[in-house]
Amino acid sequence: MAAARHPPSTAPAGKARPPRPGPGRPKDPGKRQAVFAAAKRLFLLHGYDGVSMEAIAAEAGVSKLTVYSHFRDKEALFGATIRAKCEEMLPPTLFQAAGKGPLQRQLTGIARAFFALVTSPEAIAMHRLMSAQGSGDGRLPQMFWEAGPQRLQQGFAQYLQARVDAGQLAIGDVARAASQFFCLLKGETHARLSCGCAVTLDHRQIDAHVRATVAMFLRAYAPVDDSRRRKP
Amino acid sequence: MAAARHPPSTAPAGKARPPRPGPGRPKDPGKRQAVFAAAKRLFLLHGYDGVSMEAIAAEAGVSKLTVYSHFRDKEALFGATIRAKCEEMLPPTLFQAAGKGPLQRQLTGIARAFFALVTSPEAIAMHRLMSAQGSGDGRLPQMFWEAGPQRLQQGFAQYLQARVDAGQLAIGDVARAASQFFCLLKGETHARLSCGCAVTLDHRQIDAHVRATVAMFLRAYAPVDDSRRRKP
DNA sequence: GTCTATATAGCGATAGAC
DNA sequence: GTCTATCGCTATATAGAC
Repeated sequence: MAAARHPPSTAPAGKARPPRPGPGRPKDPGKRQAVFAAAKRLFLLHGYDGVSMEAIAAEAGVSKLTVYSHFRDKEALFGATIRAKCEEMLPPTLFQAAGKGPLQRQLTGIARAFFALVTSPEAIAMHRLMSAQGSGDGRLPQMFWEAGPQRLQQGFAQYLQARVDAGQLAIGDVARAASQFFCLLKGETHARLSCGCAVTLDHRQIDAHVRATVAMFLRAYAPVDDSRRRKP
Repeated sequence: MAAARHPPSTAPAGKARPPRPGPGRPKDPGKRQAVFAAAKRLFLLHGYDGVSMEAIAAEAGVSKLTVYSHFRDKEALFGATIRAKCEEMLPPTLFQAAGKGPLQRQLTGIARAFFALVTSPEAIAMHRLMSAQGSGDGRLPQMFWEAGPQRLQQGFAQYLQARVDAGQLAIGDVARAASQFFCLLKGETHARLSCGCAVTLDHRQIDAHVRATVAMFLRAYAPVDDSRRRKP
């Protein structure tokens, strides 16, 4: 609503930029990256309409024309920003180290990490940014989804398939089960955060949510053989 | 930012009600409602920044000043629009007629209705609109959440509690179970739609999703007595 | 190649005429 | 009470100087 006022924030540590021209003359120095970093931060903070090219230039410490020299227009800069964010936000592999210990502990560890990831301010800002960009072109949201959530989900589906093959889980549709697990885990918290509702969870509440999610998943997909053997 | 000084949303019964609806000399004819309807449609379509007051006036068939005579400014009109949408979008009672038949059928019927509701273009537009409005004041998202999703969820929690009391379900935390059911049901489809990804589901896929959700829920929360009696 | 200054346009909100 | 015309402001994008 109100114009985004962001005075030069106090971040002197990250500005290791002495007047060293170096390879500056012939082409583009690191200014392009400065513009890029500024665009990432500001777009995630205030949305597409909430930030002006002048603000990006000021944040990057360059002039407006420099921004326009590196990126054709505002939309191009935005698209490049989103693509870069998609690639840098995804952790290398979340399910690699999770091959030992009891199954419940493995799932709990994965769930904890995933919940922390999707409820992080950065992820929420990203999600809201995609939601905000109305059905403009429609290619950017698809790209975001495939690079972010879908990739995570496929990785988890592979992990689940391995547990199924090992006889630790009884799942008919592994992809659906992975989707269910993630949707349960994001849960109400993610939905509220996406809408802009302030929600604060302490560690106890997060733990209860994670444990309830894993418990429901295991109750639904644990092999039935155990219960049969214990009954008679 | 501040709340509307005069709550004009719903027609007050005791307020000035001109019995002569002629060419509206004394006060406002139905033009206010025309502005309101135009605002609802355009805001849901293009978002807050995407629609101008002039566009709303043109859509309503009135002039800009008429809009300003009925609503103090753009934010007031937006807030009133959101509040009205919240009230009109919620169905009267979704779980009233669901008291007969097998439990699985009841849950399936509820799930089908709820899924159709939350994946409707109107609901998705509403969701995206709330997501788009950055952490401006933060009171509007909360109001939306309480009037929309939370109310639905509480109604479903009451329904679940009745089934628990009847011995048809074994649920420790009913509110959590309701939240889980809804999150499972919204599922990947709602998440993708919220991000702007185009996703098309035919009736077979919707049916499969609904049945999988109900099945998982029942596997997790069905009383164990039934399985004992039916298994051997 | 980069910065200062500017053109152009659109939006929100208002002053006066019918 | 409602419409036409307008002010003030901001943002995108560009033209010329170092």
